[in-house]
Amino acid sequence: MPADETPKHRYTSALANEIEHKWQDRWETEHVFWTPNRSGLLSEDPRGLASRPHLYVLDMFPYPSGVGLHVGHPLGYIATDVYARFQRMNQFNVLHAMGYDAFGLPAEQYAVQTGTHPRVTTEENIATYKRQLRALGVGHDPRRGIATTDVSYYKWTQWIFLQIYNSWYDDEADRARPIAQLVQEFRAGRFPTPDDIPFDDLGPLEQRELVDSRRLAYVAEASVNWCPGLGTVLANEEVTPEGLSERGNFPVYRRPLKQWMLHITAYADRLLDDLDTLDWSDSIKLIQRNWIGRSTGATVAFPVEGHAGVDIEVFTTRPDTLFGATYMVLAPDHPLVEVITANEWPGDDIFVDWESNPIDAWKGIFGLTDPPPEAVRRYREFALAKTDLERQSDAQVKTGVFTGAFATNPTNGSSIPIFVADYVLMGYGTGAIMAVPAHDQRDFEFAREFDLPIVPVIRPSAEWLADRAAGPTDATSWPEAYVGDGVAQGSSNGDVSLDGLHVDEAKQTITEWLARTGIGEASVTYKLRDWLFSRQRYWGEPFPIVYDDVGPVALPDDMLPVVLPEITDFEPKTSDDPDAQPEPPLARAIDWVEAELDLPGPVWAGHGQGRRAYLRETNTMPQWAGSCWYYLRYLDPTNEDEMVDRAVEQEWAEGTRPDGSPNAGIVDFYVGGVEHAVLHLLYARFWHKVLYDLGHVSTPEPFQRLVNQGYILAPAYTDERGMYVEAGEVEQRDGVYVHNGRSVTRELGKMGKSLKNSVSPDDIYRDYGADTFRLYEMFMGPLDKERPWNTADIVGVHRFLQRLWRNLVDEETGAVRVSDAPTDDETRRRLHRTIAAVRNDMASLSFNTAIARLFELNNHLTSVVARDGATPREVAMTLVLMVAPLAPHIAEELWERLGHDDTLTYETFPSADPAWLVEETVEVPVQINGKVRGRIQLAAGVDVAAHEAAARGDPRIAGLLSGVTVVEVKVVPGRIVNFVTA
RNA sequence: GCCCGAGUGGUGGAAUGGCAGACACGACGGACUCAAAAUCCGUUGCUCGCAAGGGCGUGAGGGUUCAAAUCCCUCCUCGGGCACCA
Repeated sequence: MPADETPKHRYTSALANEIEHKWQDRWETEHVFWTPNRSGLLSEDPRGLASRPHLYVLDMFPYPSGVGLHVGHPLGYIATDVYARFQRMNQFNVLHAMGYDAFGLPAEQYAVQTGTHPRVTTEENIATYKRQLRALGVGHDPRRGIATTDVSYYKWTQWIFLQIYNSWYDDEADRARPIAQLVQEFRAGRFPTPDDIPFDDLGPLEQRELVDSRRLAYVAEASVNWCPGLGTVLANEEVTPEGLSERGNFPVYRRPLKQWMLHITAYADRLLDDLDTLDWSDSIKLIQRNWIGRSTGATVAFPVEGHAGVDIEVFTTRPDTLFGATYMVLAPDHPLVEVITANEWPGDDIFVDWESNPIDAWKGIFGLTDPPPEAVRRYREFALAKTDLERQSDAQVKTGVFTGAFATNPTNGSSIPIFVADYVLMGYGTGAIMAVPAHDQRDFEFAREFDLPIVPVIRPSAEWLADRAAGPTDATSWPEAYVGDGVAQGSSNGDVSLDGLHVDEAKQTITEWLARTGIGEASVTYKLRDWLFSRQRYWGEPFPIVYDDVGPVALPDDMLPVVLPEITDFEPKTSDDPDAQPEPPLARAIDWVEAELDLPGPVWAGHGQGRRAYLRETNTMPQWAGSCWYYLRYLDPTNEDEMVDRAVEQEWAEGTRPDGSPNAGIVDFYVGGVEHAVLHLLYARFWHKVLYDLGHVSTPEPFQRLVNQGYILAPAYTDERGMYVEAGEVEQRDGVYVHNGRSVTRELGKMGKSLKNSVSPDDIYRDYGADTFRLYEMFMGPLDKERPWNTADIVGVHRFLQRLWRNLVDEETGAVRVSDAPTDDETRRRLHRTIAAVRNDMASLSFNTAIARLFELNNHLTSVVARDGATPREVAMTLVLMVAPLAPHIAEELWERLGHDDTLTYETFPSADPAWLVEETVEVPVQINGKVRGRIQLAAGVDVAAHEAAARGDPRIAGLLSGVTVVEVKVVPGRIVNFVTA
């Protein structure tokens, strides 16, 4: 369009950009979004906000990755900003800030790619993000935006690690307690000591081992996820179901390695139970519940024949089927395998009562000549070499090998063979099972494969048996295991009988018997594993840990921070060799690693050895460490003496849930991606609970209300090789999509680098302005639903802002177009209906419908302006205030032009006058047999009889009802009249 | 395989037992213009009909109800989580 024909004061992208820069500058220089604390370092409070009720609105902070933001990222940031601005106008003191999760793989990988030190790239990337977020107009308190890589921040990350390290979990009190109190408990004799020697009489080494064994952070040799492609070990949560690293899709291998672990499993029950106190979606609670994977059952000890005192302990959820256990299985890496494996195969006399002799099948898959130790060794080698992926794809066929050993079923004394098989995992339960093939499908398949007896001890339902033409006691005819409910049978010995009991009663009875006899006890098992907490990467928080010749020693608080040394060779040692050894880059910083320190007592902490040489821990903490507590640091970001001032923490912790009960979480409203369901959201809850137990925070949970924003999807295109092509270069011709002259296939995918379908917000700011961009993202659909990006749709919301502007400002002169004439009743009624609806929608995060209501009002206003030449001042001001949270720059500009000096940030959001919400007349649809046949106009509030009379009085309805018998008339006043005819 | 969630015009979506399709995009028509853009006004679920008006319609089938996109059952498709978890 030729610029000279555009009215001078039209709301174009140029004007939008001018307005936006002006207000972004003013917000910054006037400290508009500085949120005061009631006390402490950030208590400067010129606007008197600190006395207001507090509201903490939080986004999951981003990894500043190099390529900058795409339009999918700000969705949540806009939503929280709209909500925060709305609640500021509802007289809340709102805390809203944005920091950077800058340690970890993404930042480091980008640094490696570009050959630049990660500190440099991280700083550049943060600057880019800050610029892009500022251009978005978000109202963050800039003083509170920490980066996890700031030394002043990670000093406290290290401090929290020490808090965890210097704690133990008191199962009786069901909370973590300081390690010094553990020593008191040892002295008081609460826990056993080696040979019952009093704690103080133990040697320093024994004291230390005893204490270290109960710490919440510990070093252990465990089967861990080793990812040579990344050169580091990973937590279970960072490995995909396919056995690949979540970052980079490299293969992951299970390897026994000595690593730092955090004892998150101590919190399994609380992490599970406290979900009930949180306002999170059911789906994300379910993901966490499944991940924690609580199972209740019993542990049972099976004595191994010929090995006095050796029991195999199993966990089962079905103790009611104990009498049906006909064999046992140990995981290939179970420590007892070597102990119990026989030297020779048993003689045939074992099988005299069997229909056939299955011993050859039991000797494994590598031939019949190996004696048991060799057969078992070869099978273990075979099984442990499998990747998770192979193990899963092989899951259909059960494999295993007999150990030559037998155990005794403690219920009935029968002798049952012990196998090694890879369908039993060392990492779950006790790593050993009792196998009940009649009532467990996996055991059933294994038993079929190895000709093992199948003994039904639960009577299947008649229907189940009939469907399978099977008998209740002869399981040889069954096509599958019976896993349903039923009545126990064949389950009695001289001491206890389950026969005739239903499954639930049988479980209870046998569990009591197990406890009474000391054979077993009720038990709970979790899928959740302890958190593997060390990484062999450079770009992370150093551990505040050194080693003496015995093991790890924690540094005292006053030696923090342990600053990450500057090294030039920061690249991780990566390879594709699964047997490569992890090599932490920090090990190359020899001068840093070797430290001479004087660590004052106590002895049980490994201290008190005088000045001597130590070696620093060269692993670093994982990505998630810094994100576990950043929301606490936002509260008091400049405090050099404490993680957070207690009084400040407490002022933000106040608040109640909608039902009046106190908040369980300190953050009132948290928005972020669902991909963190079992990563950040679980880890942060764990750390918070430790801090809560130790008295450092006053709420048991971090995040009260959580919303997972939906992904923004965008068309992505693949060529004939299936490779993604740059979406911005694809053209549509005659209904087909073409890239460089070749036709490509269109799909819809999550916006991002890998699908080459990113759209940069910078382009949208330039072409439409940030207000249009914000409005578009909020108008696309409900916050928690995924939605496709469509640049063409943006003009709709841009036109709205243009019309809004035109209704209030003369496009030719730039003068405000408001009148002081009274507002007509129709407009005022619409205005108050809009206020009521918008208020409601904003509070419930239905920003898309709130915007639709504003469209409607503005469209009406357009006709008012066409008629009267101006907008009534009352309507103009109210509309501007309602638009303000969504499109704050244009609202500020209009507010100023309407004669106000100060920002509208702290103005009061409009409230509807109930008097103007009452309709004088209502239109009520009239149905005959549920089909709408007419409409009647009624005075508001008239009774049922008046509805029916008016409906019968309608000529069209009267005509349709003549000669018809009406059997019933349903009237919902103001809503519907329905005539039911014979 | 198990467990969640979702399926509504050409498109994004609205309506959570009471008028299906608010609002927006697109499309079509009109006004303005030499013309185009921009802007403004109107039409727009499908279908039969000149019209008045009728029929159909919320993934499919069934059910509950005076009344169902909404509640219940079965199935299909898509998305997500878990997956030999004892």
